[in-house]
Amino acid sequence: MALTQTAEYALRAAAWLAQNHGEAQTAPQIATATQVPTSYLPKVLQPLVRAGLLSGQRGLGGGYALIPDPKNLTMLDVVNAVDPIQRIRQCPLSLESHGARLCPLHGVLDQLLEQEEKRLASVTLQDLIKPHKSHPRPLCEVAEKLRKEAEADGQPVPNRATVRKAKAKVRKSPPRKS
Amino acid sequence: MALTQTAEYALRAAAWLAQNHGEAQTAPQIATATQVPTSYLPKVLQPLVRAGLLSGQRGLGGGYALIPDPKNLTMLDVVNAVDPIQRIRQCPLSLESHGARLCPLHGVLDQLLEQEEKRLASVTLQDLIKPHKSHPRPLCEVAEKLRKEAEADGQPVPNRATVRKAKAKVRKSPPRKS
DNA sequence: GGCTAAAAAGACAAAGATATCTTCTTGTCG
DNA sequence: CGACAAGAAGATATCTTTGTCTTTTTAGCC
Repeated sequence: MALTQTAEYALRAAAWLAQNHGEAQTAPQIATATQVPTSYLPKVLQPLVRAGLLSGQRGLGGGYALIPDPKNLTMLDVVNAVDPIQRIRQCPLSLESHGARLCPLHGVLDQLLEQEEKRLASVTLQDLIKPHKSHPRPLCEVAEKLRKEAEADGQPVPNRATVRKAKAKVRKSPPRKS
Repeated sequence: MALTQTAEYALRAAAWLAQNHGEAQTAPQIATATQVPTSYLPKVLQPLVRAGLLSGQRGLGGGYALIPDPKNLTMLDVVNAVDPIQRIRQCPLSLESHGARLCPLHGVLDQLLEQEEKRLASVTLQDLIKPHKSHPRPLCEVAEKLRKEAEADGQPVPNRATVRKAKAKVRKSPPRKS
């Protein structure tokens, strides 16, 4: 796998928050929409908060919100916050490589990391949520579906003003184990 | 990390065997040269044997040897044998994605895998061991140094004809733990 | 046939990633 | 101030990867 599970969770959550830019979303809301384990999500988002990409507001009406403009936030920023890409700087076999030269094998491996870095840096969150002609849906259709259900379930675009009236329903049936 | 530890070990061993193409190398020899844990190496090489990339010859004078010509063997072949690259075929969030379309996020993630695949497929083991003008050493210098030491230690280019006379010395001092 | 050298196979241990749960802290409201 | 809703933090559980060790099988040699 190119990225860790945690990094993918972080990207999903970040994309979701970018779609709802400005509105604070609670952990259960994000977890439901992005299909990330509810109890694991805070662990995933914590590094993003520390990196200044998200605000984590406690208390009633709190939640997570994206801080930068999605246009200026790249996938690489998100990935590096949770799970930094470690370039290969010297050959793992030689403790004292003369100069910065890598052997051919590790040269290629490092090039893989480099091109991964470049690609991730070239895609902004805006790119991820902008509907494309051949990719008509912002995140994945299930996320959309769940959002629709959540809305129909009594939360017409939850914002901090209306959250406290409806959140009792969010505590729903216990999670099905896999 | 782009590749797993096991995949890197496999690549090191494969590169080493490509350098000594034709000669069977025992697990301890390969492990020493490539700095792979001796007791773990058989686990790494086993899938390569099953995939037909290596021969694993038992008994006196046995060892591992590369089967294909290094010119025709790519890094991708080695990686796929131990740790196949799993392309993203459908969005992990949607159990039933209509068509093969991925959402933008997983589209990008799959592109990462694709470019990794392509790059790995474009480099042969021959490329790895061919001395390049800016990368003067075949594998890593430590590997070379260790080989020199091993030779001075009583094994002038071990091949299956001479192994049995000198192997008593191979059982040397216990490994230093990291 | 018996000895020895090597890989193969499997049991097991350690470490890290992933996931859950409980408790603590912080903020909003009444 | 007190109740409650949220994130923060830490302890713990589970699973996968990595690594070690022992036993078995196979092959060559005497």
